[in-house]
Amino acid sequence: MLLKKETYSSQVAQIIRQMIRDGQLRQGDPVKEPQLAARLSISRAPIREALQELTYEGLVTSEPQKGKRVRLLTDKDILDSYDVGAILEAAGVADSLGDWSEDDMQRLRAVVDDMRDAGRTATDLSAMMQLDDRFHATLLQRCENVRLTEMARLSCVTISKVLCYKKWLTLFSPPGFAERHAAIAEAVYARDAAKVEAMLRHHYREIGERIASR
Amino acid sequence: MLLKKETYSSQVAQIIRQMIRDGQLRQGDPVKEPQLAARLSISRAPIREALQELTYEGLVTSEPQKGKRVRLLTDKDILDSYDVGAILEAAGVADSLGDWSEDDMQRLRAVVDDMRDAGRTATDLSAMMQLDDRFHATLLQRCENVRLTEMARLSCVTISKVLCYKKWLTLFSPPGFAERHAAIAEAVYARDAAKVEAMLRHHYREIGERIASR
DNA sequence: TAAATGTCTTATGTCGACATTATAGCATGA
DNA sequence: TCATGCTATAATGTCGACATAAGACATTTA
Repeated sequence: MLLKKETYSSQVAQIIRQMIRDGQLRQGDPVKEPQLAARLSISRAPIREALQELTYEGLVTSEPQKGKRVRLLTDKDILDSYDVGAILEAAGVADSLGDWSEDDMQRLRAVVDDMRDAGRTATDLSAMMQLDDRFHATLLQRCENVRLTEMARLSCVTISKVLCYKKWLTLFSPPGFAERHAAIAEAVYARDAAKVEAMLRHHYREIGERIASR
Repeated sequence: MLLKKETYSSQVAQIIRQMIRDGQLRQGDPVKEPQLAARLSISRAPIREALQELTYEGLVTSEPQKGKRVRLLTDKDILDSYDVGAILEAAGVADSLGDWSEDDMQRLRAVVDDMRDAGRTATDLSAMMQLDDRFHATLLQRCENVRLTEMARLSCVTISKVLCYKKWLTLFSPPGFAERHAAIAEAVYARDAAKVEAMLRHHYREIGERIASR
């Protein structure tokens, strides 16, 4: 077993992400190093590194000599980010769909089944979040371009599911969420690359617009 | 006039980029904070921040407790990065080509003309580098998705033109370089989005393969 | 001889402190 | 009343120092 040595910085970054997700830190709020340092009883150095990490992730904005704030997303930011995510994911799936085995298809079916199950019992989308991750990861299971996968995630998932966590939870009814993904899966089963691309682009656009408009 | 207050960190990042470009730091070389700090006569703090910035840019790799190294690109890294850049740029142009005015076309013609001029006199591609930037920026002049533009750059330009600077200079003969771009421009003048997309994908693929294979 | 152990050196991660810069509140003057 | 400038406060950017961990080398052991 490979045990990972976690540095303070990365732990702090995780803590701040959590604080943003559950609303302790809200969009536009200033993030002050001394405060966090006192709260966690550590020095400012690891805090600074964590904030820099979050800045490059797009969760935090930084202005030299003026400090850092939780990123304030404009509607355009949201739409643009989802468009980029959609472009990359759609291209990645379309390019690799030819390599899918029957097993690969089966894995996707399993995710969709789990989504439908969750759709029947859940009251909001919180249970759907990891299923959604699994769904999109499964779509890219045959995509060998790791960089594409990373950048697709970075572009929209990271931002939206942290900064807009609460909005995200109310995007769709749970059954509606499951059905939207099932529809995309159908196009995959049919190995219709063009249709998958179009549906993914539409899917992300719909989510982007719904998140932007609240 | 808006004067920028540059912090040490960003200046250091720029210096290190330069050191990588001109070969003072080579792929795989360890980058040691104390050395740089002594060389620049400053403390380690700004150096660390600069290295973190470069890490997120993809120029440097970091392993906790073991230090940082200039990123060692595999052939696959290069190909993948160029693919992502191509996907984004191609989509960005294709989506915005409908909005191009005659002025926009004229701007592209000007770049191509300058490239041809440079192609006649230059002995290597060093003079082409900024023309290349201008060309691709012009292709995206009507793309309103800023994030797409940023990520396209981040994905391949930053990496290849710093880490593989010297290889890049010998990719093509200067006239050949100009003509390749002129050919893409022709498809733009014709407003043939599909063809522009295909040509850009091919263009980036060709560059990726050439850089990877040396 | 090769493997294992111990020692020494260097670099990293973290700390506390300082100077500089931005911000808010108040005072001053038109 | 509003604009301007000053003051006080607090946060940032940078510094030098230290403990710990990694890597190199020498030493022991089998």
